[in-house]
Amino acid sequence: MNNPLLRKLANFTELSAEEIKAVEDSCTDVREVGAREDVIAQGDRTGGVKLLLEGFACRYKTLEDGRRQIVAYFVPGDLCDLRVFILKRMDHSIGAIAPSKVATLAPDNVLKLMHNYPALTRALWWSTLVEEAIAREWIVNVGQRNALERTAHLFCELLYRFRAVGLNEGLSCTLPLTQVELAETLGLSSVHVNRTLQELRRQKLITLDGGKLTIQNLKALEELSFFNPDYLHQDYKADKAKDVERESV
Amino acid sequence: MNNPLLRKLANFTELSAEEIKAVEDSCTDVREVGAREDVIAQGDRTGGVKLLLEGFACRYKTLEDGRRQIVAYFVPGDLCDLRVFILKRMDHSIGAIAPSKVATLAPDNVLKLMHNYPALTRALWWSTLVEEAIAREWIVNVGQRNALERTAHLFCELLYRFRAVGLNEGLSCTLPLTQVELAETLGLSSVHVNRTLQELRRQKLITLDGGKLTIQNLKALEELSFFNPDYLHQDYKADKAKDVERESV
DNA sequence: ATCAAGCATTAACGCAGGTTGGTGCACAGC
DNA sequence: GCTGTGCACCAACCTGCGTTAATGCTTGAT
Repeated sequence: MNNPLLRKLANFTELSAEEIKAVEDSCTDVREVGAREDVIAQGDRTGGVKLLLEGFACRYKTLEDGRRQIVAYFVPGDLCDLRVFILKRMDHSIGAIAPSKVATLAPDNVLKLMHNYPALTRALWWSTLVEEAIAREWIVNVGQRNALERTAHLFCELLYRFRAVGLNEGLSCTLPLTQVELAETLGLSSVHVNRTLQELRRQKLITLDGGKLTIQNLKALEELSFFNPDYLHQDYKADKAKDVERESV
Repeated sequence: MNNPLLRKLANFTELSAEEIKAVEDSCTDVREVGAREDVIAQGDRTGGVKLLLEGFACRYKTLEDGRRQIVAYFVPGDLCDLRVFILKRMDHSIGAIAPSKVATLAPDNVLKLMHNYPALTRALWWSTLVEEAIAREWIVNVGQRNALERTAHLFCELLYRFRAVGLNEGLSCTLPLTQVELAETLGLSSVHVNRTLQELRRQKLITLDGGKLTIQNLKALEELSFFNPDYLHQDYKADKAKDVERESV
């Protein structure tokens, strides 16, 4: 099973061979997107549903005066909203951060999938619920946590999410973010992100260099940031893997 | 049509008499909830879908050290997540702010509705997409806007949302929030919310007293806060009403 | 080899907003 | 009538983070 969406859904439920094939067959229209290139821009008419197959991407909104806020990250396997085609226009943009591969699923195909495969539909719904839960946790993050907690919390989340699609290497993962992008994610200035990263490094909690994040002490990072993974709702099969990881630290 | 959910959905599409009846028939299990009382608590097993019929409520998350962040408001007509029953446990709480009436829709009823009435299903999907868009805008709000902009933006949003269910009186609406709750919503201290409200009053932009918000100058409030109502996706029928309102200011 | 662009880093300074610790008012309970 | 409680409001002080402006490193284009 090569498709990261299927790897992700497998955390929620077993899928039949037929369902797996149905998903794979839907991912035919694949496009390469360069780093820092938009996949969809704010104001565009909504088209099909996008699925990130490889790379790293984000949702972002831009204010009239130029301020930019990244409101979500996409890791491989993430769908950009199963039902966007209901709306007329995008109220935000989606952009690649690293060079990426994006599949576009036609609305009709999505509806057909959801009509024919109830178990698959439930799994897809689960993934959108998780996305929403992540958005809510980001509100908490920016609203309540200080710079250090905020940054730490984001790194914890990203590790868990990469792990859910098998894209971690132990406590490391590929994270091709600039400090400016981190700042736009965390609601901080890039200068302060720099200070904060240094503090996290000084405390031997993480390393972040050359697009690679390594968490040196996951437990401490989680405690520092009041990280509680419940909101990721990965507790179907991943729990065991997590415990194993943690013991090995 | 007495049901605020139906009033809200009417902004998106015309519903047939049969669909209207189907929704009304689903709202039988109605419960009164007192002010500051939880409807569902974090960690609870998920039950049916909740629909706010009257009052005012919120979603919130609490950190281990007691900090609380309100991550969404519910105005009458809002459903608390159509598909929660997919998940095992709530990762956040839902609490009434004012005395409220809440209907509980059994999962089976929801599925039946969505199976039998495609147009209604689209309308319900639309409403959940709007909820997600609001969550994203809240991330932008806490991440990028300063206290004054942030508070102004929230008030603009609330007016638009109350208006969509006919619960405004011109540019006024009932808003039974304490300054502490506003602070927990906006990621500010209650002291600073107080300062900010005074500044908004001084600039003759709003009044807020005795649980009633009045916007004295909507255009100025929108410009101050970079408010762009696109994300509410009300542009199906409400646009005209909005323009009329605005001219009458 | 040179130059420009993008990025991480640093230092100096300033301010928006937090914190602490009040006062006073309205209202409910006794 | 008291008393307690919740809330708006206020003042003094402090700090986390933003702003500005620079430096140097790396990479890629010419």
